[in-house]
Amino acid sequence: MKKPKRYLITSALPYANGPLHLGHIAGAYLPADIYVRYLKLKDKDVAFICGSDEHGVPITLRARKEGVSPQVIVDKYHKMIKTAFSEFGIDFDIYHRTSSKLHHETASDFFKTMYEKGEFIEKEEEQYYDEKEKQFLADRYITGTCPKCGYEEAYGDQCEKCGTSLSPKELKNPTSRLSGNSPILKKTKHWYLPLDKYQQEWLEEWIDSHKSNWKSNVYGQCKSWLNGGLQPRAVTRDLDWGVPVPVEGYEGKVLYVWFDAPIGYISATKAWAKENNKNWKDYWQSEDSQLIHFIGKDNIVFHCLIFPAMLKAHGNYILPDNVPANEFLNLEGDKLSTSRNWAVWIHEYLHDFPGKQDVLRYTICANLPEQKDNDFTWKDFQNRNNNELVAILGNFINRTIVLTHKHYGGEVPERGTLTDFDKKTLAEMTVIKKNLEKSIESFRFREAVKIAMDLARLGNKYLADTEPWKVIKTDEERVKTIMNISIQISAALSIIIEPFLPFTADKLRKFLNIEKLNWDLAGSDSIIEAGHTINKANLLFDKIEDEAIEKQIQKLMDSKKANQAEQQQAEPAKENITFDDFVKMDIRVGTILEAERVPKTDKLIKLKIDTGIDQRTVVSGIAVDHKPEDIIGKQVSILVNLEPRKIRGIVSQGMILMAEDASGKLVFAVPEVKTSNGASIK
RNA sequence: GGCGAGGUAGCUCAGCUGGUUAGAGCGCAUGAUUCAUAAUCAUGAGGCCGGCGGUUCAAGUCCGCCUCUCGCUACCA
Repeated sequence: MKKPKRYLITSALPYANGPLHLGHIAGAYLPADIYVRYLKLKDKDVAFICGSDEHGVPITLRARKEGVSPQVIVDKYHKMIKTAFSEFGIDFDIYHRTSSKLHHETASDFFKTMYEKGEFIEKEEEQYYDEKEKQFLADRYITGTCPKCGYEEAYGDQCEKCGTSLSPKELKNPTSRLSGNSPILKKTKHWYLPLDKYQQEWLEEWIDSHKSNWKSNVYGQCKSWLNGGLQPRAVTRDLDWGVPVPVEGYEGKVLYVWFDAPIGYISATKAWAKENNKNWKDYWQSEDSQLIHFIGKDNIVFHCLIFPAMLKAHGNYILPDNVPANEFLNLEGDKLSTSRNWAVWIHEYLHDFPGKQDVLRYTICANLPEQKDNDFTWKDFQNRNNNELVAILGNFINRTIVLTHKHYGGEVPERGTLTDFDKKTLAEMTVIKKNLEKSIESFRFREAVKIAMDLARLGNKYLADTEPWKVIKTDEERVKTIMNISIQISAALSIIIEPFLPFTADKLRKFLNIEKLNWDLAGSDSIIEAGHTINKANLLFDKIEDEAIEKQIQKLMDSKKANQAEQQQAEPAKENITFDDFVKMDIRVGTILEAERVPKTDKLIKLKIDTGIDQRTVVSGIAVDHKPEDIIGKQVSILVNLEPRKIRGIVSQGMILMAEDASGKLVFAVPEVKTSNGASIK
C-alpha cells in the first residue's frame, strides 16, 4: 500500500456526563496518543482529533435532576475531561466539543446534504407528546406502569425493575416526566438512514475487504452485525437538546446523538485547521490521507458500519483505513463501573501520584486489552514501576550519567576503536528501532513498549559486559568508548520512549542536555557528539512503596463495601393498597409434578403444577438457580389468578412466588411445613 | 439459545499464510558483580498449547463436537 501523505487520527469522543477513568484511557486514548507521537517524531503531517460528545438524553436528565441547564453539565465535564487529558499527556491537536456553534453548523450541513440527495427514508409515526411543554417525549422522558411486572416507574425504553425493554406505547398510564401530565399520541415525522440498503450495495463488501488488515475482534463484530442484517436507523428525534434538524417546518427536532457525535470529528478538524492555517478537506476528503479511529469495543458498530455509511452517503469523504478497537480493561478482577465507583479516576490518580503520569501510562500500555479483556491491578502497577521502570530504565540512565560525570566531568568522551561487541551492540540498537516501528505501525503497542524497554536492557547488558568501573584501572582509553556508546544508547532511549513515556523522555532530554530529536536518529550510532556536556542526573523514577499501593486498594475496598451496603439496603415499600386489592390475588400452595428446561433459553423452566384446583403449566425464569430434577415434588406458592401469558410459545398459567435478593438470587417462598395442595395463602 | 472474541509456563501475554528441541516479560532458584534507587548480568527449573475426534508426511496453528471465560442478543411476572 502506498504511504499516505497525511494522517487523520481520532479518538472516541468521551461523553460529557462523568469524569475519565482508566478504562477510557486504555481503550481509545493512550494507543492513539502513542501512535500520534510516533508519527510526529517522524515529522509526518498528522491531525489528532478529539472532543466532548455533549448531546443526548442522559445529559438532559442529569441536568434536570440537578436543576441546571444541560449546558452547565457539559461545561463542567468538558472542562474536567479536557484538563485530565492534558495533564495526563494525551496530546490532542484539538479537543473540541459538540455543543459549539461550528459543530452545529457542520452537523446541520451534513444532514442537509444527505437530505437533499434523498438518502433518507421518511417515516411518519405516532408518538407521545406533552401538550403543556409543547414537545414530543423521548423514551426516557416517559414513565408508566410496566406491562410485565406492574412497576409504576418504568421508563419508556426499559423497566428498571424487571429489566424488560419496552417501547413507550406499551406502558400503562404513561406520564410525562417533564410536566407530570398524561401525554397524548401525535403524529410525527422522522428520517431514517437506510443501512440495510447500504449493506447490500457496498458496506458488506467493504468490510470484507478489510478482513486481513483489521483486528479479528473488530472484523468479527462487524460480521456479526451484518449477519443479523442491518436495519434503517432513525437519524432524528424529538428533543430540545442537540443539533436542530435543518428542515423548515420541523422545529423541535434534533439530530440523534449517534448521528451528530461522529460528525464532531469533522467539526473539530475544521476548528483545528482554522487555528493552524490548514485546509480541513485535505484530511477528510483527499485520497492520500489516512483516517484511523481509535475506539473501545463498544463503539465498533458506529465507527465501522454506521459512520462510514454516513460518510459514503454524503459523498466526498474518505473512509477509515483502520479501526483498531481495544477490548475492555478490568480493575482488580472486576468490570470497571462508573455507577459502582469501581474505577481509577484519572483526576484522582493525578492528585494521588503527582508527576507519575508515565508510570500509569506504562502500566496501561503493557496491559492494553488488544486481543481480549485484560486486568489492571495495583500490585502490577507497583511491580512495573519498581522492577521495570526503576530497575531497568531508570537504573541504566543513572549508571551512565553517574559514570560519565565521575570520569569525564559530564563531557561526552571521544570514541576509540570499536570492538566487535561494540559493533554488535550498535547494530542491535538499529534492530530494536526497526522492530519498534513494525509493532507501532501494526498497532501492537504492548509489544512495542516491551521492545522499547529492550533497549534499556541492552544498555544494562552492555555495561555489565564491558565493566567500565573495572577497566578504568587498566585501560582509560577503552572506557571513553564504552561511555560514548552508553550515552548513544541513552540518547536513543530519549527518542524511542517519547511515544510511551513523554514526561520521562522530556526529563531524560534535560539530563542529556539535548533537544527533542527526530525518530530516525534513534537508529544512528552517533546521536550525541563527543565534547557535548550533559547535566547531572536526578532519578528518572522513584520506587513506589507498599503503603501507597495499599491505600489505593483500600480505596477500592471501601467503594466495594459501600456498594454492598447499598445493595443490602431493602428497597422502599411500595404505595399502600387496600385490603380489597390484596384479596384479589389468589395465592395457593401447589406441588411441582414435572419440570423441564425450555429449549434455547438460559433461564426458563416449564413446570407442571398441581394447584389442588387443577394441574397447570407455568413457565418460570428460575433455571439459573435451580435444576429441574431438584425441584420436582417441591411445594411452592403460586399466584393462580394471574392473566395467562404466552412465553416462548408456551402458555403460562400463573406465577411461582420467589424471594429475590439484591444479587438476583432466587429462592422459593414455600409453606414452612408440608400442607395440602390448594391451601390458600393470605 | 444465536452471534462474536478468547482459553498457550505460577502471573500477564506473543506465536503471521500448518514445518526442525513451543517463546517473551514478571515471579522463582543458583551463580557472577558493585558504576547504579539491594538496582544489574548469566544460567536454570517450570508447559499432554482447555478436552475429545478428524484432515495431513507434519497441527498450538486447519476442520467437527464438547467445555469454560468475556461481550452483544433472545428469554424471565
